Amino acid sequence: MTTTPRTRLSPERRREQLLDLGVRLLAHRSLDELSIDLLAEEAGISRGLLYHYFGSKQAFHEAVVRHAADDLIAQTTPPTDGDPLERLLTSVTAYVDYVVANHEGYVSLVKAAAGGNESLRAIYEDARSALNGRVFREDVHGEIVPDTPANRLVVRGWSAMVEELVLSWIDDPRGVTRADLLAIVTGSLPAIVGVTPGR
Amino acid sequence: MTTTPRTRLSPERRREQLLDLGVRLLAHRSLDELSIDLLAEEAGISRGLLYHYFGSKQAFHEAVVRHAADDLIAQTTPPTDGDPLERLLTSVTAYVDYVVANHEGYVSLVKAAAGGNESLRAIYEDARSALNGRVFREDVHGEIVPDTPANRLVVRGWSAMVEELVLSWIDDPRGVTRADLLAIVTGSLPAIVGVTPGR
DNA sequence: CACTCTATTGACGTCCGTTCAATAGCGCCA
DNA sequence: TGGCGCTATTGAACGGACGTCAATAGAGTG
Repeated sequence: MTTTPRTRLSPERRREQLLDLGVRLLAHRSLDELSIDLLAEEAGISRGLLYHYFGSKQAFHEAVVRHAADDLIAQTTPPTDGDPLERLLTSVTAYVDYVVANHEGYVSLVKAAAGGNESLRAIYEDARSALNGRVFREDVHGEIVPDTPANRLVVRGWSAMVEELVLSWIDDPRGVTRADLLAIVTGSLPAIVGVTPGR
Repeated sequence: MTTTPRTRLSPERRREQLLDLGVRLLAHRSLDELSIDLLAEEAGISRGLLYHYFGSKQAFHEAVVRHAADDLIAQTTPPTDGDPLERLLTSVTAYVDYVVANHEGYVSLVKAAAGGNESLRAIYEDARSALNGRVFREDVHGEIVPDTPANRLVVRGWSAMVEELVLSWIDDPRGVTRADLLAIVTGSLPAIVGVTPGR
């Protein structure tokens, strides 16, 4: 119990510190399993300061999730040159590597999505729309996935699968190499589109 | 505010009533958004009675989720006759129809899974293992999906996709018929297995 | 009709999220 | 260098919700 004297940071740094800590703490606990006391102690601040910055526990969680979502989207932007398929593959590879590298942040994002609030789900939904939209945006001429209602649905399903694949693989990679995983992830999209009833 | 006089039920009936109510209430709220007060009032009982039956709010949630999971598994058991592929298709179709019919129950199961406790996730994990296991169990000779580590992973991913497809389709079925959905769901498994690196 | 068994209650204690007036770092100016 | 002011930070006090337990009252039985 090191009682560090009050340290005064700039609002930006403090906010950043609290968000990063939140991402870490919310990766393996749910929101109501995380007490403000623990969070405050872990950050070396008082309970009150958290409310000064975020207003409520709920709002803090939203800020944490948005933080993680923005980071994910920023770090997986597709390259601007190359042919459509190639750009998509690069982006998907970046996604896989991001999830592997930022496991905790990604898990806290996903946990918030399914388990939480309406507004939390909205944040996740926006993030995933951005990711899914790339498939159609990068593939303007419909070479890989023609833009139909059925394929919109398929891409949603495919991205859910990719998420599950990566998280499961991280959890237990036995018998499957990173290359195998990437082959499954990238190969499955055209494969599924191939069996989807067209218009 | 109808103040009904105290009604005395058999423990089985009371338990059943509370679980059914819990499934309904937990479909659209998370656990900490559901107060014991609301639950008790909705059920027409006192707060204390809930603790008599389940011991804690957490334990109540677990019972609700287990209730939903058992129901799902029971109502989608594959038939015992027919060839492997046919039995699987029947089971998957039953799964889709079950989710459509018991939307609330299924949502409260899924929400609990990603958002919740370790033990909640374990319950969901068991349920899904049971479902996924059918693919290999019903397909003993590996006609559809040979039992390899990569394919174990693929089936996990596929079932996550199926879940997302069905829930998204229920949310917005425009432009996709039930037959389309079933075609995507059933066709995608062999398609993905086809692009998966073998052993 | 009384009696017993047990399902059910409701008041109480405690913990935790939230508020707000008071406090004290840190840069700035003389 | 030293004091001053701005504002980041605190901690005690409040309220509401979870959880406990001895008391109560339905429902079947003799």
